[in-house]
Amino acid sequence: MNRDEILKALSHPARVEILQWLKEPEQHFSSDHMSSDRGVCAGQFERCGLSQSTVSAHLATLQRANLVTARKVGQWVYFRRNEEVISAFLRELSASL
Amino acid sequence: MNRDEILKALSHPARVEILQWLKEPEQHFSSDHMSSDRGVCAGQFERCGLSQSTVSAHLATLQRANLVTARKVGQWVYFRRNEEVISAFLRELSASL
DNA sequence: TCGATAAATCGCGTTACATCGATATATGTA
DNA sequence: TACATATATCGATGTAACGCGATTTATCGA
Repeated sequence: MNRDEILKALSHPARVEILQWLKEPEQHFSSDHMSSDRGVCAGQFERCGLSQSTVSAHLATLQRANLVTARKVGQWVYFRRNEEVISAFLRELSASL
Repeated sequence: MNRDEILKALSHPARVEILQWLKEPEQHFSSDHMSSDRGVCAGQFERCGLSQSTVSAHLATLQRANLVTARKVGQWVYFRRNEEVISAFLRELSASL
């Protein structure tokens, strides 16, 4: 858990929005493009209004910060929140800030 | 309390460090340059290793995000944490992220 | 094998951020 | 009034982030 890298990852609203969508996938995505065990597939996040390549870069940033994990299934890549890291980060921030 | 602006303000380690120093001023500063009611005066934060003008810019960023308040006393400017905003932000983040 | 789809990567222009030294402004002091 | 100190602002510069379209890579299905 790298606090500084996570804070940088959270400094863009689109990335925060993606994490929030991933918190309740059933609420935001149709079952065609997500399943509660696999996660949500990458293309779905283009609904934030950004291009495919830009969204892919944001997802890579979230992944580098370990806020999400990716799993390739066939031609799709499914993303899930990394709840352990997220809650460790929130604990650390609440304690130290 | 503007979540996105606060997250951007926290995306630089020096600014986080300043907030942490301000959490326990007695621990980090001599009483000559701080008092628990007035706060800590600006020049003290140059101990992070950055120049006077850079530190001033970081303090301005923290102020814009309402994470700190500034009070001019004579030729000095004293900075204090804005605990209300900070705790509201932490609550919001823990709930929404 | 060939065309379609998903996603990552590349190349590029643009904008924002970080940093510094120099200067300006305000205040305190001799 | 003149000088010293504290801070903010300015101007310049380098670097990182953002965003896009185009391309590449991988996988699927016909």
